[in-house]
Amino acid sequence: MKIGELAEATGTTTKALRFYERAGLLKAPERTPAGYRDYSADTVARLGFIRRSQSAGLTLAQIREILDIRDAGHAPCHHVQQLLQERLAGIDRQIADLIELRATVAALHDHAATVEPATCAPATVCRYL
Amino acid sequence: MKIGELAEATGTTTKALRFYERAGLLKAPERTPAGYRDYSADTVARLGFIRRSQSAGLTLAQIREILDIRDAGHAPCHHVQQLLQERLAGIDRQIADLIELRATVAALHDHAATVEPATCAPATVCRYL
DNA sequence: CTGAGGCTTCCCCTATAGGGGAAGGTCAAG
DNA sequence: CTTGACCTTCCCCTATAGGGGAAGCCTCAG
Repeated sequence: MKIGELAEATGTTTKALRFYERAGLLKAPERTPAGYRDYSADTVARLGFIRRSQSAGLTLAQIREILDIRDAGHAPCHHVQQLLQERLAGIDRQIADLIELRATVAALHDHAATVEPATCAPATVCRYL
Repeated sequence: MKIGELAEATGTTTKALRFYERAGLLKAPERTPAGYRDYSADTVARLGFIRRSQSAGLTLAQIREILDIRDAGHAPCHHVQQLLQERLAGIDRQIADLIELRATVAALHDHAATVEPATCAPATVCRYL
């Protein structure tokens, strides 16, 4: 299957597929005599895996790690579980940070609402930021 | 005051200061006969404003908007309040997205924990991602 | 006078995940 | 035979907020 067909079958683009190859997520496929990439059918499943991993918020680098383990003939279960755990911790950290930031911004916003326009002189340092 | 002194006084770097100038956050300062930047003392306050705005999660582009309004001789209060409100909405969106993602990843992780290692054969499509 | 810093401009580099487009080869249909 | 659609490689570009370093002046202390 040619690159355009694979792109259509997996809902991605030829650009992305070549990029995945360069990034080591897809092995270099066979070539037709004309030099066209000729993908095997199971590449569709591999791309499905990549896509699902991306929706879980894993980076291409992390997905590549998993695929490398699998391609080396090992079961990546343990590694995947560890990555997911790290990802969970990262998400929790991000949420906590955002909640804190939200409180800060909300306080600034509420304070801004109480500022008398008259006291908010132009060309001075802003009173509430 | 020279650029290195200003950087030290505001806890930033000369690189950042030149970058702010190019980005329109700082006006081009006077120059000494030798061509050195010669900042006025109130630039310290301006950088304090920039720094506080950054902690509130505003981008340099947004901070620049505020400063432009102020430099034009208008009070930026209204604009600032609007920006803060948009920022709040953005934060809320990010938090909601992260909570959803967290649930997805947690489900994957829990599922992974229940997978029998034996059924997780290498070189097959991963069973839980 | 000379060396150490500090200053100037200029250009490239970082990470992320590709997108845009040029120049040229290939293939199937009309 | 040619045209259009597809393929190839190659290089630059996106946004963010600067960082690294080179080559060349300036200035101050010893």
